[in-house]
Amino acid sequence: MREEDSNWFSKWEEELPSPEELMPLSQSLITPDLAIAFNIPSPQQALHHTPPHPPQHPPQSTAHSSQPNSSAEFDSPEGGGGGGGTGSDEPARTLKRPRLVWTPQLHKRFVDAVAHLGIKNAVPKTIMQLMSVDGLTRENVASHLQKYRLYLKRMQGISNGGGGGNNSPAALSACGMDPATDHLFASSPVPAHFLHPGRPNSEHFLPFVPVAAMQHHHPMAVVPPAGHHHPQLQQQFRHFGNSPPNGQFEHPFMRQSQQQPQRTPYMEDVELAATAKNGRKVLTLFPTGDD
DNA sequence: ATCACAATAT
DNA sequence: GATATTGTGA
Repeated sequence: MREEDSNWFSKWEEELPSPEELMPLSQSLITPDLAIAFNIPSPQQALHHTPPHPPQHPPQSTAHSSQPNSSAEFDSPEGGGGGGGTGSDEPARTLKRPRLVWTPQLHKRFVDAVAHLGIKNAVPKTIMQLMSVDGLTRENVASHLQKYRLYLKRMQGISNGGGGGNNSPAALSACGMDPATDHLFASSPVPAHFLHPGRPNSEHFLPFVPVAAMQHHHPMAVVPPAGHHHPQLQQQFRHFGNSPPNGQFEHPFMRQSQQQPQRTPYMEDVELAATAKNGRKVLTLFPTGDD
């Protein structure tokens, strides 16, 4: 099996998209524990924060210029206040994180990660690591991945139906791709059609995509309108039409220290908004760059 | 231990 | 309705 290793290695080098494509993959999310502990208020909507006991000073402004490194030392949110029944300053472990909101941007990062990993290596853990989104858990990715796969299956099911009889239950119910069933997924261009991993044989059209005249390929995330603080861009695109099916490829990837929960060390200008909805808090992440 | 998938819960 | 959680089997 050693030989195979060298094999994929050479391929790996050649097929690598470019450092720039991989580099910008780094996003930071406020440590959810911190978010909860501080009950981050939205800059626009002052939600009433009704914690059992607000022991900390109320957060005045957004958690800016903060360095919530991987270490968060806060007593558990539960409890009875003060006492710490657990007896130790165990970092919020069994904390209930707010629901993660998959914004189109976040989903895009997800798709990018999956695309670059290849279907074979696109497993929750790896995806999560590649995404480098602080606070993102394996469960988050797994759940999303599960849904995303269903979406892909539907897409493949209908585009392939040529054979005359579509007996697949998926194909039957997938006859319409306009329903709002997949508005999120449709908002993100599927790079290379993630085909099945066990079929490296597909004569497809050129993987060439006529690059539009407008394409900014800067490795550095450009800060959009520096000065305007109106981060509320929870827009819903009604964009249909997918990229044409392209060839498929896969890249084995390097391995990272598995024992080190290495989260992104850098903290970018990330806007975080917590919205209280019927007691349901959601975490929204706003990336500082738009592709 | 991790993944995948279905079913169910919030 | 979108995510989270849980259960089961590989």
